[in-house]
Amino acid sequence: MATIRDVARLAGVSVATVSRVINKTDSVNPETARQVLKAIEQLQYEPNAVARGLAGKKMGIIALILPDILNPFFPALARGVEDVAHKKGLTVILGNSDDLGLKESSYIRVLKKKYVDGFIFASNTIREEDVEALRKEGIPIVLLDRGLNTASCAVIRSNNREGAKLAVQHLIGQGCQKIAHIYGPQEFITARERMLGYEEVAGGLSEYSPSLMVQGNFDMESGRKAIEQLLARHPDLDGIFAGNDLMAVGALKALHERGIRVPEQVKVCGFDGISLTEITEPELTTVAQPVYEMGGLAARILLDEIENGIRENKLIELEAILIPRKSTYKEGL
Amino acid sequence: MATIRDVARLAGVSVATVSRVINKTDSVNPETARQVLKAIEQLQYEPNAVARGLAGKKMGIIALILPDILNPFFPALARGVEDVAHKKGLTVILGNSDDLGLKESSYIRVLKKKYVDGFIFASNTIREEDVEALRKEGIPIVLLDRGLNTASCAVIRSNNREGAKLAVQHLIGQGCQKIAHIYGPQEFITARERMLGYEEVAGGLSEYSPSLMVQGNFDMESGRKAIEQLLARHPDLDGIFAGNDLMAVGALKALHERGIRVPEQVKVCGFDGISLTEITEPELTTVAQPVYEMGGLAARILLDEIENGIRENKLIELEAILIPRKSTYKEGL
DNA sequence: AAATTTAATGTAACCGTTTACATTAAATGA
DNA sequence: TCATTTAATGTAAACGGTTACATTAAATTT
Repeated sequence: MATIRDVARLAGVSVATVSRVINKTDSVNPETARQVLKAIEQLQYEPNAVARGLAGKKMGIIALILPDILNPFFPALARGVEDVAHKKGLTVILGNSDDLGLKESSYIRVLKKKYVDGFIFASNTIREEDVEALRKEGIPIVLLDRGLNTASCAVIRSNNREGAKLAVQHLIGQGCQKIAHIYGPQEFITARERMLGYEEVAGGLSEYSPSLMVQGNFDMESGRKAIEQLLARHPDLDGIFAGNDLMAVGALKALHERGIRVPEQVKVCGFDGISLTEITEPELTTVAQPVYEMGGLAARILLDEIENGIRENKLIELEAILIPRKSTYKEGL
Repeated sequence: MATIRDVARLAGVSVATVSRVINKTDSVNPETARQVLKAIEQLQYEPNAVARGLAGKKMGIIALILPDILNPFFPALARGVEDVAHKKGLTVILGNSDDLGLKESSYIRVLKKKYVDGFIFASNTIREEDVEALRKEGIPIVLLDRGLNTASCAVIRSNNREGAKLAVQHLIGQGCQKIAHIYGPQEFITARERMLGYEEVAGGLSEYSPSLMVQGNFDMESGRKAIEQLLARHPDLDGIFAGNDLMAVGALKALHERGIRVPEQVKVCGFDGISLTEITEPELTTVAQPVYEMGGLAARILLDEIENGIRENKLIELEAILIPRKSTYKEGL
């Protein structure tokens, strides 16, 4: 591999001039520039990213730390991030945190040493102190699905509360009177918001009762278990809004096992819009988050800060939309 | 951040000695070492990975290039790779190639400049020339699901042919007589092998006919379409072996739409073992590849070459196992 | 026409490590 | 006892870029 010095020698100029030509950082005589370009072409020269990184403290890498790429919510996010990054010539490092604050800290420690340009955390457990520390060092961050107390960096999420309201309103529109909610872990702001949206709308129903809410764990199995509890308490419920799709799928399965027919007897709506929802029988109505776009947006905002130093410490909420499918079909439609 | 010079100064030694202590690359007086360690501790010193990378031409990063993380086959692979890498202190760069040789070449070009330690390609389109070029430069590679003509690096895959045989034998065992096969794109060795396995076993059936095989595209939609063709040709078929789970799911849907009951009228078996197969109704029998393990193994082999220079240019085939589920239940079970 | 900018380029320090080579003192061998 | 290893450490040159500062010549200003 040719180095910048080889190019300088061949073009008969100093390395500084070559660097100027490459980075267009300073004026250089057009004729000289032509010589340099010719030499670059001739030697097939490409600047070494590591040397650049050492000098400039930036490796052209962004880190995406998410809980678990196996969770079907995250591949779309990762793809959104990667597509934008790749288009701009950056690469993406992937880290699975398993929602362990410790593992996140460990990624931060390792990746700072590698002069990563910035971080995207799709995580509920990222520590306030870690965020602050990174900010102080001037390392750009974007957060997904995080609370707003951290006003020191951009936060992206979808409008979970409104989305939840859409879901419940839809269930009501399809004729449901007694709608239960399986909510996710309350340390997740997304779970809390969705629950609030549910309460806001379902609270107005005559059949409403707080005991219509049971906790789940955002996974299939917990959706299944939740159904047991719910049916024991309210054998006559006719609608279920699950805090995410995985739990909704679990619910669907549990209902199916009990011979309860969806949507005839009970209608079910999920949240997230992962592709699983098109696989179930019946296909699952869900409130879809624009996950791919969220990833792309996160990357764009991060890159904006990396490249132009533009720092937008705001909360951006994207709209979640309802996708009606068979699991909530009104009888007769 | 403290540098090695700060440490050297504080410990009253030269940077070379500090480096020796850190890397245990040369003998140093135990007492001196203690001083150095004390200074390191005191300054909270951590070696800069980029400077190290520049000096040693290795950044402690491995690149995982796969077709598309959105394809449900790959998250498990990625997780397998990342878990092993993370345990060894390496980080993983993720690239989506969309099975475009060009995009793969582009990743290689960009990542070589970043002194990536090695590559894992889970790809069917990676070019022979690219592999050769990397080999020549001494950059470790591991391939997944690739042909063996490239004998110049380790190749990992599961035993697709045997797996396919398991599938067909299972269908036969469940009473199927006329078993169709939806095969994947023939440029993928995995698809070819599975088809061969199918032929090997199904070819012995009295009802066998080459027209029982139709091409699919490894995605859901193509599985659906394949069913149309197959039913037109053979309305009396009683078993389907799909070349992968996605197509099997498509088939399941198409059969359901036509009111054909699975498994009573037609039994369906997929291949891959992605989690979707637990979601369908009925749950899908499949031949599961140990995807997570394949990723982990790929990473281990790669790391072995990176760290110890041990190069194993062999083909490793892991065993795929049959997971019987409802979609192939024999009547009366 | 002298003084001041501006354009174009070069020199060399710096980013933070690793490592080949040199040096010195202590240990071993003949 | 003198020559030869070996251990312990230091010096300085890589690695391959960027960039502050210096220099020179040409263009502007007054």
